[in-house]
Amino acid sequence: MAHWLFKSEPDVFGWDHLTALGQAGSEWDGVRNYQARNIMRQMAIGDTGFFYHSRTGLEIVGIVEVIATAHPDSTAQDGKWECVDVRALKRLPRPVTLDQIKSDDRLSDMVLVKNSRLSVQPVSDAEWQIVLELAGHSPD
DNA sequence: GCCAACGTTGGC
DNA sequence: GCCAACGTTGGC
Repeated sequence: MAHWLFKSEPDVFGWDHLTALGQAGSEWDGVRNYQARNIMRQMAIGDTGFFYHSRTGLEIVGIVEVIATAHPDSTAQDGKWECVDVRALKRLPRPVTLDQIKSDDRLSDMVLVKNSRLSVQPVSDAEWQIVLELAGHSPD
């Protein structure tokens, strides 16, 4: 199962917004970047991803689960843009800050560090485990 | 709020 | 098809 990272500004759509929607989750709509769209097309149901607060917060706050594969974005006029659906799975015991990620040599290749503008990103298995470890997340 | 980095657009 | 101009994102 693959891992991803979703970025959102908490003022616009934060972790609390997503948790409020419960099991039904939400479309990850509004993405207007081809690279991000192509990444979403690779996602499978059951994949998990980090939820990152950009601009204010600057930290990974929770884990989301992909509950629908890529489909047309309902907020786009033409059929050009697509999105997946996600639901909140679990809040991290401790948020993992961008500073922590940047200062950890093992995470120097994370897209979050290398291409901070990309709003949907792949996360490697190794990166996933390291971030969970930093978050104090106990394996279940 | 500033601005660097990046992506997109459009004139040539 | 190049590249300057423009718009947007997101860290600072």
